[in-house]
Amino acid sequence: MEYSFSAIEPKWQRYWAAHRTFETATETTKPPFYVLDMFPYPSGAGLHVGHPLGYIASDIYSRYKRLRGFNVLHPMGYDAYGLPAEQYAIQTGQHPEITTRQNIDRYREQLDKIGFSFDWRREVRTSDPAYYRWTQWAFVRMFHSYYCLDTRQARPVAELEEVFASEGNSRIHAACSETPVFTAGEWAAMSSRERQQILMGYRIAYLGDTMVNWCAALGTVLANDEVVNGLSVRGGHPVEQRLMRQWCLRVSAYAERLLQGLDRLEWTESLKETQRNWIGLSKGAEIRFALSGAGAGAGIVVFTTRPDTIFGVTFMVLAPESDYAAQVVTPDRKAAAEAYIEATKKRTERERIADRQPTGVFTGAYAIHPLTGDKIPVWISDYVLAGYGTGAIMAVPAHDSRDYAFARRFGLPVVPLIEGCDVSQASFDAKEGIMQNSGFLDGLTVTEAIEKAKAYIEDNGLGTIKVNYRLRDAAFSRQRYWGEPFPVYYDADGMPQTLPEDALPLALPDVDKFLPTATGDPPLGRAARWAWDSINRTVAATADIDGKTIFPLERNTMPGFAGSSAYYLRYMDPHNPEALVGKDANNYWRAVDLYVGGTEHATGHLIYARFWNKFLYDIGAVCEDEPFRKLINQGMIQGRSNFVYRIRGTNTFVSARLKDGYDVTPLHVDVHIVDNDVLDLERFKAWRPEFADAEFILDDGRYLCGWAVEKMSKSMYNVVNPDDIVARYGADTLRMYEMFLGPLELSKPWDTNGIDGVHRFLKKYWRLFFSGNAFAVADDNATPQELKILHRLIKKVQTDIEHFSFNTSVSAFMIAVNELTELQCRKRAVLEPLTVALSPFAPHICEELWAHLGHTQSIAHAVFPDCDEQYIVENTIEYPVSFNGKMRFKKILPAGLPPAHIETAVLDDPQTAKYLDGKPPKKVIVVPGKIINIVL
RNA sequence: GCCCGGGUGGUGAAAUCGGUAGACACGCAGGACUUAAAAUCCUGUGAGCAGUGAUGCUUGUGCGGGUUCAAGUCCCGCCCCGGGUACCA
Repeated sequence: MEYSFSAIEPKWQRYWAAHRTFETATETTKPPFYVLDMFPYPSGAGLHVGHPLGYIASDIYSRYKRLRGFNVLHPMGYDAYGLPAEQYAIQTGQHPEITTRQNIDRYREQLDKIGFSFDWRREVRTSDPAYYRWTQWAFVRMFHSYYCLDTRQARPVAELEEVFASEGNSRIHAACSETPVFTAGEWAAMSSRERQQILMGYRIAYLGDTMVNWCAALGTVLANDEVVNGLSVRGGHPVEQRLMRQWCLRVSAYAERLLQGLDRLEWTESLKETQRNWIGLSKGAEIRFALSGAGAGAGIVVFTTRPDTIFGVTFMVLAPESDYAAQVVTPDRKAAAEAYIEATKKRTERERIADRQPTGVFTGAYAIHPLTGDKIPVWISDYVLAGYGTGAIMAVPAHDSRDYAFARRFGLPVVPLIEGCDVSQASFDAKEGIMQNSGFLDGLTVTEAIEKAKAYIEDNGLGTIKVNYRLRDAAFSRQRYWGEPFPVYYDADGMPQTLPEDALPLALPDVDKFLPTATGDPPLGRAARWAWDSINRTVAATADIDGKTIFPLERNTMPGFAGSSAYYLRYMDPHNPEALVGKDANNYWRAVDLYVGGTEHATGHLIYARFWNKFLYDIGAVCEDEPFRKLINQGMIQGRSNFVYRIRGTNTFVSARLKDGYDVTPLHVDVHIVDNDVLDLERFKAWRPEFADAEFILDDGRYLCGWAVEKMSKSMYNVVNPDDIVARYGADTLRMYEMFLGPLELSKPWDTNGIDGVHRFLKKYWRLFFSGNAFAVADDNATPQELKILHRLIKKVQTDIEHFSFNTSVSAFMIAVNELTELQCRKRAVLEPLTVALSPFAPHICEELWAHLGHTQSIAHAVFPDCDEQYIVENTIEYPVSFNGKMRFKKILPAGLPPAHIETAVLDDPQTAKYLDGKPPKKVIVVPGKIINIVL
């Protein structure tokens, strides 16, 4: 009987669905294990072979854990809000919801063909009101929370109001925007609007005038992780800095916890490092510089990580956007300074980065050096950022390359502070050497000087020790249609108010067009009477406001990361109408045990989700502080493009190895008409009308194509779709081949060339069960040799899966099946455990054979076989022999045997003889589990 | 610039603790079966040299040093590739 994957695979996929094989219940006596994939954005292009790589790995792991007795939660869903569906809607008028649903259906169809063990009953879609209700809910809670720096957690804003009323804000220690100090009396005297404005500065979800990344081409604001090199990640459009009133999340308040939490996670070092860089802890000091001739209050506070270099300060620099800039400029310099500030505003971030030539303008003001009393000129330059530190720096040109460039450009003095350093060509930035020209720091090393300078600054009231984080608050408004609406309206004072939680979800309204309004409002501005009646009724009922008043709703929508920041919690309890996740379900599953996904989310999703989760933890909504215990990054699968070489000006194509002799133009050719880099000439001629008369210069009778590794994309004709592979080889082959390609975390080009080997393996494995056409598995006892093959395999596969080393497991299966084929081993005692061990990798074929073996239940309910070490014991008598001739210290005896003493080793090997200095060893001790040890 | 990874045959890659480098697979070459093809199976396959041959010798994990009886693996100094990050003071 032939191995017919096309009959077997749909059959078992239907069986799993019909028998609810992979539906997971919460209440059970088994230990829980939560395996999660990063859910996909359902794009119109469908899945290509790269997408399922991580899903296959997590599926193998899930199925394995299930066989080892765990209750496994392995869900899947869709990150359904996103820009492409909206842009498609703008072009075609088709509602993004329709596009999204179609794409999801297509994804589902493709995923189902691969035979995943997802519990689809738990599916989550971020655009589903039943789900985004909880996204809106979290936002409402963030709005009503502030971050207390004493208890290091989010607390209700209501608590703040009480404190303000009783004692003002002077003793409040919170993460907040710049806020004036006020007393209880002053608070009482404030209008409701003024109070709301004060409170806004404390909220975790707050409306703030902040510098945002404005992308004119997309017509929206972008978060920092959505901008790379001054261009938008989506579409590559230029992005400029703009001051806008936007919803923001106070992610920066959590910087310290986000940093410290990393230590407890089983993530790759490189991913943790990426997050550490992004959070960007720097330890230093804030130092106050008084202004020459100005009033007592005036002064400039700078942040520096190098307080040891304070004696080398020869000027100061302010960021153009900084508040200092306007305050400090002297009247005679006002025009020049304003011109400069205007000019920098016009430049995009990209232009600023591209132009390394420093620019700047003198303010006319002088600061007083706090130690020497010298007058130091104060400049404005855009190399200083308003958003980091204090927006002002003390410039030490001798020991900072940026200050150095600026000093050289504007002829400012450079004072070297380290003995023997040469600053004639460049600054000396390294933190090494002995201090000089530095008063009380002279003679110290740089490291010592940093500490001493910090202590001096604190002791003498010149400033404070300070840690700074690079991590900034997240811009949370998008001027888009296809996203979660904010559950916010603006009251009679024009201040934002949240809808009551029981009024959620606030549904996304229909609009006539998906574009901004004529007045520049976001698309939601088109929803003329969007839900206003019902909303205002709710507001009236709860806030005792005249029901006829129309309050405007917030017209921005939330960004993509909003919906993906808590979806892993919803899977635990997907249909709960009372809570994002119920207490019981949350206490049972707790957190994601294994999260599989790409590194591209390191500074976006994986920061936001951790932030979001920590917030939910603070308000008692979830029981774990960190959402993802272990994280594996799968590599990207790139495309492998093929090229043909057309001789310029002709319709003649020359084979790759001969192309150097001609003047050729390489052209992408569809990888589907190329087999092992050999072009199918007839199909090539049929591919494009202009190639119908193509002529070829062949190499040894064949046309060899060139190849290159590129992104998988339509325009390169290198997209390989999993459906094609499944149709040709079956899902089991696809699954095993993707694992066989190499280590999971490595990026690699898709190359169909090797897939035959894996397919051959499955056929061989199938044939082990059959003699001719008859199923022929005997109940005879297995021989020691057969058991050795089996148990070695089990041990290998077990350790490999635990280490996510699936590629070597596939090899191990191949070796075992080859050996068993050689032995003609058709025994239940061997094939049954082998089938269970293989089932996570190739579930369909294993189910089929499992049924042939007489089982009536799915193999998913079987138990993964244990390795019995006794069958893989090496024969100890061979040891002295192996020692004779060649050195083999690394013969390891299995554990559980007594130590063996071998006194008769013959040492012919010259290298060993040298080591032993010509003398024979007194004895050779072989300790189980250890390397052979020689005693002289 | 800084911070992480990584560099092994024609190709994808193994080598879990410093112990026979290249498992397994692709490709290629030769062969069996077949009218033929597909499918399947067998043999060979890092490089170089010697030999009719079994085989033997030399060399070999980016480069240069070092430690060790023994180095792909450890140490020092380079080169190259990939990723992250960046006027972050």
